[in-house]
Amino acid sequence: MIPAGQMQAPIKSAKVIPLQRKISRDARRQQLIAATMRVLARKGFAQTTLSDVAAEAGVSHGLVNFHFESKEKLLTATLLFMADEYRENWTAALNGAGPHAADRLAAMLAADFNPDICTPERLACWCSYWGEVQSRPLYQQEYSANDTAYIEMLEGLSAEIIAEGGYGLDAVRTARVLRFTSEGLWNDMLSMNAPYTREEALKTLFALAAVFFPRHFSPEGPLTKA
Amino acid sequence: MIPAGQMQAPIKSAKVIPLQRKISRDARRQQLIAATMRVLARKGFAQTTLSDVAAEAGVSHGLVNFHFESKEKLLTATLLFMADEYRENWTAALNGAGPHAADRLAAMLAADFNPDICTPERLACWCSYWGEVQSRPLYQQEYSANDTAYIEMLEGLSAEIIAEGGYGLDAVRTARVLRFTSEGLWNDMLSMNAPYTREEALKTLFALAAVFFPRHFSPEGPLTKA
Amino acid sequence: MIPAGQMQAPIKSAKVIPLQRKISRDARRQQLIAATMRVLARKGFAQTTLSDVAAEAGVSHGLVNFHFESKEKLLTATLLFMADEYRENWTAALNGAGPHAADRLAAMLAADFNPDICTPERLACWCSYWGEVQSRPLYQQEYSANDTAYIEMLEGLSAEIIAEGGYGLDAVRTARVLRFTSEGLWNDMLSMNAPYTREEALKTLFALAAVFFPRHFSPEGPLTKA
Amino acid sequence: MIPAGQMQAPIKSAKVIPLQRKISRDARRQQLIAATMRVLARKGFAQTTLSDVAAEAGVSHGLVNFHFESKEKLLTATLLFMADEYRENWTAALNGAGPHAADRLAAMLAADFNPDICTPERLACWCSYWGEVQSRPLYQQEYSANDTAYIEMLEGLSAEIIAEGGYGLDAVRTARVLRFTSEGLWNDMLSMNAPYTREEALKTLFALAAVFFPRHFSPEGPLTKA
DNA sequence: GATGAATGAGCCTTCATTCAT
DNA sequence: GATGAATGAAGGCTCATTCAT
Repeated sequence: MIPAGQMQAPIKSAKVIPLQRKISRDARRQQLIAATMRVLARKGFAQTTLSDVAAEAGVSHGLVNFHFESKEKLLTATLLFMADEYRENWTAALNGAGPHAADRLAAMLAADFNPDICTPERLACWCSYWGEVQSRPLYQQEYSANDTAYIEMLEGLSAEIIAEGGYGLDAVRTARVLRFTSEGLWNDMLSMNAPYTREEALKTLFALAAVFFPRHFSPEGPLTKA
Repeated sequence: MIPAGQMQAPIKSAKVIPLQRKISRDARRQQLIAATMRVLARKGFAQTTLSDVAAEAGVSHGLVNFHFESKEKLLTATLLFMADEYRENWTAALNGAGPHAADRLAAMLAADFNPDICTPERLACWCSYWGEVQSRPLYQQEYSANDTAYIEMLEGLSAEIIAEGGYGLDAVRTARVLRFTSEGLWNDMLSMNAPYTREEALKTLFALAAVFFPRHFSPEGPLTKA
Repeated sequence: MIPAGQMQAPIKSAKVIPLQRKISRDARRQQLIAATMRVLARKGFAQTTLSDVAAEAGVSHGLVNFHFESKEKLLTATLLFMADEYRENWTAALNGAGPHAADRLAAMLAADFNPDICTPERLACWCSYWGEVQSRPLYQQEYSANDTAYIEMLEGLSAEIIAEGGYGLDAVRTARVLRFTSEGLWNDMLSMNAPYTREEALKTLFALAAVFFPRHFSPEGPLTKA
Repeated sequence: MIPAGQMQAPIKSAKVIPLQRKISRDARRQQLIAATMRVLARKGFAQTTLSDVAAEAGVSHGLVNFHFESKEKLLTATLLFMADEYRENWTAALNGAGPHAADRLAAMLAADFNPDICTPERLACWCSYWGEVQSRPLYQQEYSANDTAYIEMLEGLSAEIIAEGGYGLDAVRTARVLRFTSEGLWNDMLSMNAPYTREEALKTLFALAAVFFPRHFSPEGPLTKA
């Protein structure tokens, strides 16, 4: 309530370091978010302190609060950033894919294993938030908003392919399994006990698609029609 | 489950009444573990304190440390308990199943959705540990040990069925997808945005099995041979 | 939000001091309130920290929060204590006085200069709260509640004496001036530039009463009727 | 009062517009002092920060320190300003009064309730310093210097009137009561529980003077001799 | 066994001050 | 002159742990 100490404060601290200043406001925020991600990945949610983040970013303790006001807001901003990045990644992949539903689905599935996104750090960072989502409504919102768009797209493409191929599957359940498998592969890649490569992960995913949609997918990827 | 200990809670400092206060050592530990699970489910890992647990169990602050020495050990013991419970659950299901591989696989898959195990509290509790696993070797061990046996059993049964049916699938990848789907269904059931019933979850899982093993499974369950 | 540090805490602190424990809860609170008063008197409101209070009381930092939850509540409790003490002081004086209005008024006026209450520490402590009252509704309440009873009693006795003596004064304004003079004397006694004794203060007050009520008071005190 | 500086505030980093930004040194200081008084009145001493003052003045954070070097000096300068203003107010009132002691005393008493000085903001601002005076020698000096001249003048005029009227009163004590009453009226006007007008306040004061000096004062004011 | 007062390390946060621009 | 990013000291508070009773 009353930060009394500020009033006396005659202690002069010998400043030596001629630190470079004046990074742009946004660049600084970005730098701090990046540092936060690294620390979260390394130490987990419950063990991450503002001092860790400041040290990781190479700035003073107080600067973090100067730019984010509170730890809570820093963590929320970081989650927001990751969610945006994730969404933009699969959206961009979709936009770059051909017109066929199978190609678009393949692009979406492969996007999750894009080397830029699918790094150990990102995986660990997502994971660190995971346990807190349930007890933090704000985080849950972020997750939900993200998921909803992704799920709907997955269901839509699945429905299209099912119709095309006359596969007689339930699109919602099929999309679910595809999503779970993608998620599960991420988790496996993170955990030490089942270390396999991104290539193997993607192959597992396409092999599943090939079981669902044998005339549209092989374990190697989509079977684009001539 | 452990109702006895709970009942003494409301009596405050009854110094005259010679209240029975000596619950057996194990019962007390069990009571504290149960309280820990409830608190973890409600508040998440980072927000759970020993005071919360003590209050939830209706005992004094110091008693928790008396029985578990440290917070860390309490949390580890709780994880151990849940892991044991989980393992015993699917092991028991397997033992109660018939001799056919498909029946045994079905029993294993269904075990995850046993109402005793698949409660919102258990789901949330598992989830709360999840984010910490990466940065805590001890937790990781627990998880791994648990998973390894489960995965191996799943792969073995899958291989058996694949051989029986001549499905030409990769048993490891198939088992993976089954496992991911089971995990994913749990997560979905926990998160608010896609609330479906255990029955629907199990149906999704069997529908997947039916796609993999069409001559052994239907979306309703295993096709036991006459 | 997340006190992360508690989780690791393997640092063992060599405990040496065999501090006497288990003072009763109320005694401890009282001890801390007394320490707070001393610190407030010495350092003023804005400069008082919980560490100061803890050091003054000879206990650890955390104990203050253990008993009062927050600094705010400690300060409020301290104000409450002083207000109660003040009220009880003049109430007791009234109860010990004779039946005549003049005697009762004299007792009330003298009560403010009771050596137990009118100490430099008490004066300085009241003063330290004074500047904060305006911006803290809670404090204002305490002050108001206290003042209202005091003012009403003063007005009532004044009215009685005015009626008795046929002085033709306004009771409300007369009571006001008596109250302001008492307050002003306190302040003067506190400030260094006009240090006079309690006796001189009280004499000033009775001299004023003698001007208002010449047939009831002399500068030495009330003129009790034979 | 100093509206010019306020007007440039909303313009953010207008790098092209050659805005007039150089207010004179003194005007800037005055502007900051005025802002400080407003903030002190609103938030109290312990809660006033340099950021608050800067925001209130519509200037940047750093400018405050540029002009005052430290928070301490700003607060001291503000107190100095208020003390000067107060002294000049009653001095001017004295100078404007007639030659009779009673008129001069009346002018002095009325000066405290001059609408320019006796504003809620000024009252609250004085009050906010009050609690800190005891623990800050510098503030005490300011207060003392101010009071001494005021008190001496009050005592001198009282003595003169007492001699004129043969009232047989002690001039020092009489002056004290007049001063306390003036102070008390200010405090009452500030506190919410006894909200009366300046007119009523002044009437209370004159009524007191009429009791002390019945041949020189009526409750309406001084009885100037023909 | 059980209680709860007591300790103290470490956290988040505030904020006076400095200084590059 | 003026800005506002940056620093770091200090404060309030939390809470795991200890221990007298």
